[in-house]
Amino acid sequence: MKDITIDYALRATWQSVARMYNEEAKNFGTTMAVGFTLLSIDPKTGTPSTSLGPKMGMEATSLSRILKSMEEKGLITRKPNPEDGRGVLIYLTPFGLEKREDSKDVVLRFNEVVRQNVSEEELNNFFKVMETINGLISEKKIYTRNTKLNNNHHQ
Amino acid sequence: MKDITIDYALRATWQSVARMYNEEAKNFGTTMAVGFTLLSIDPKTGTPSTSLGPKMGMEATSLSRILKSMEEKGLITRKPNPEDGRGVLIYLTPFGLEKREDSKDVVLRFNEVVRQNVSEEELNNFFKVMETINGLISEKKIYTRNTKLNNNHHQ
DNA sequence: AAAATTTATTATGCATGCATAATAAATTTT
DNA sequence: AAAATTTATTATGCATGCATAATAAATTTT
Repeated sequence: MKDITIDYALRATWQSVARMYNEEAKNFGTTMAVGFTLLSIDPKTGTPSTSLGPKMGMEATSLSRILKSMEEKGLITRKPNPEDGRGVLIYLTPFGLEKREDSKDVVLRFNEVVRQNVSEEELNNFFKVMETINGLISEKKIYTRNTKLNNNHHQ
Repeated sequence: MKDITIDYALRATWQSVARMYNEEAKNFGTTMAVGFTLLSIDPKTGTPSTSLGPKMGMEATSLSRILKSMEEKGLITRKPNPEDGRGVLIYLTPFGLEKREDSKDVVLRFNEVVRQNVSEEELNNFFKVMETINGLISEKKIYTRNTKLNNNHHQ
């Protein structure tokens, strides 16, 4: 269909979504990453921060920084986890809850509009291809061999 | 197929590809962004830097920073464009050409392996869905309405 | 139970994308 | 042709993702 690579199409599409999400989030004073984090926090109970990383596909170290700035902005509070002296529980403030709702609207709208413009079959296939790509990468099907070959030259 | 949103799947997949590309690039001392830039530079003639942004889907301002660091690392040289006193022509150094080849290998391998694991029909459909998403965003089908509604509340 | 290991968190540095502001060189208007 | 506008570039600041290193608290080994 196109003369572009798979990685390019993925990148361009994701960046276009990210740009849109960030523009939207700016309207209510947050960012895309903050929105995703808010959506991963349970609005009712304390959320262990350990659960956020896996849920969001982010490293704990990246999250730590975002949580810090979210706390400074009054979106969340962090309390020690009584069940684990190393851990932290995250709570939404009322302000955070409000922004969570705003963020949710944007995500729901995006997903809704895309679903209106793509058949269910196409969408299932779309998910399937992404799963295939993820699988190939996590099973090292793509780069291990390449890495081995190259490493000998360079180290 | 999954209980995840379209944006989440896209993000997770792109990030997984990006992580893999960055790991690969690290093996030969570059990064994914540097590799993409190298691949967008014509290895034979001077490439006007204006042409890179659109080709890579990046803002000129983002590119400027990458080009600067690439020049410092000896991957490229920047010369004034004789045809436009504002502009710059980018040339690959021999070192840059070498890294361009390395980068090309990684991209080719990724695309090849994915194509081996996905039918042509699935791939075409995959591209089509991404085009649809891009189209919806660039035509403001997703956020304009939302923005209008929300802006009244906030400003 | 003491020692070794693992896990959760934070701080920092680097890379990179965006936005904004500044500057200089085209280009278009008047 | 002079003035106004647009375009290409760069510098900076902010956000965010990763990696690495440090620290403290579990957990597992011995």
